[in-house]
Amino acid sequence: MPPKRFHKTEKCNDIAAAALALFAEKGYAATSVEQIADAAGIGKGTVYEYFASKEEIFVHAINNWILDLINRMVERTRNIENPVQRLEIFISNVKDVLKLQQPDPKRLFADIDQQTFMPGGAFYKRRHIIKDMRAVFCGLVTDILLDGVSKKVFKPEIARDVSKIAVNLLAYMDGICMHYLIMEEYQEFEEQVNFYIRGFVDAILI
Amino acid sequence: MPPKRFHKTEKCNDIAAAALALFAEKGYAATSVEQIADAAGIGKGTVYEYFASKEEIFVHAINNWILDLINRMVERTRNIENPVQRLEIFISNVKDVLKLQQPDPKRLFADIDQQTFMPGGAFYKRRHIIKDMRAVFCGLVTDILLDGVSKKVFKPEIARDVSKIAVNLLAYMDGICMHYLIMEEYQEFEEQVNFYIRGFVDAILI
DNA sequence: TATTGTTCCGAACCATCGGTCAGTTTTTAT
DNA sequence: ATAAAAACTGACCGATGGTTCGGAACAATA
Repeated sequence: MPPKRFHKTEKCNDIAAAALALFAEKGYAATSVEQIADAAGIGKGTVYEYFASKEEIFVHAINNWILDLINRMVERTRNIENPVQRLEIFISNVKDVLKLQQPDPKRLFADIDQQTFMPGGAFYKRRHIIKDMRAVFCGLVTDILLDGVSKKVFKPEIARDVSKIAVNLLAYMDGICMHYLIMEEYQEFEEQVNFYIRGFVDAILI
Repeated sequence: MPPKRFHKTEKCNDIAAAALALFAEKGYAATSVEQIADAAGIGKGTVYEYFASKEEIFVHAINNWILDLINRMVERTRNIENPVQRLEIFISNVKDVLKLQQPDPKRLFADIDQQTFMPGGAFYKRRHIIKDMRAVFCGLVTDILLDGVSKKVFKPEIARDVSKIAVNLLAYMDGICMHYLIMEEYQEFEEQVNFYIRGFVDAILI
């Protein structure tokens, strides 16, 4: 009698994907559940068969998005032998995210911060999700640095402060990305980052 | 017959100050105009005698807040002779802003980004305000660096790339502040920044 | 085909809130 | 005193949009 249940997860991801595009285009607050439903090709009420609330959609969509970014990053830096090149690929991947048009990360980042900091925000009681993601990126850079040390390309003494160095590098990338999202002078962006990275690599190279 | 007009500006600032506290506490979206009016000790309708819209209140409040930060920063770094110390004071002032409890800058920063990036946001059509403020901070650092060069404390060759260096330093401070606002491990914050700044100063010191 | 649980739907509900306005109070000039 | 303009007020309006709900459509048994 009971008909077989649909693959709920798959449909959840479809809805989240449609929502992500809208969030990136107009922002979380300006995107209505009805628009998400339309974009996903389903009725408004159906959305609530898959998600308990609009916030849940946001959490799911952002989670998928960042997991995807992380996976791509890991994949692209995994099999590179030269640590310097590995670092450069990491950096250029971060830079590439900024230039994405679809989804444009600008508003997604702003909404993530918003939902993380505001009491009652979608990520407020789940800051651990955002923290974990940052930790993963941090671990990635740490791996690259330690790999360089073990291959005797980077100075051995950086091993002692490797997590500090990784955090600082990521903080810089974060900040400079935000700087150019605000200042909108993308022409100089490449040059600016290259200048920094040159100094960074020089400082840790044997 | 016509009674003398009240000092509109003064009352505007009062309202904006009351609003800023609420924005910092609950965020822009979660703060209603009525709450602002109550906090300022006036009626809701009166608010609209001084501001055309809620967005205007936000712009005014944020403007005052950042102008205040800038003024304090300038004042504290102005008369220091030693360029290294000047830089350190600058940094420690940035760090201090993070630790403020009233107003807690976390939500203000999130709201500023939000209102700058979202179409229709309060700062979307006035990004120049935000850009200008960043430019002022950048100029401050540039001044300190050039002062150091002229006093033969910093390497002369940094003069060539001085604005790049300033932008990078600010980007780092931005990023590391955001990092710690998210990660909430303030204990390590000082240590982390000090580690960075030591490397930074070493690199530019003659 | 009848039955039964699942999936889907969008009209309707409801709470919120920015902004308005008609009327009251206060201030100042004569 | 009094008149006129300014300052103030809070009830009200209109719009928005998240969530609910009663029922339609559908698929899988028997």
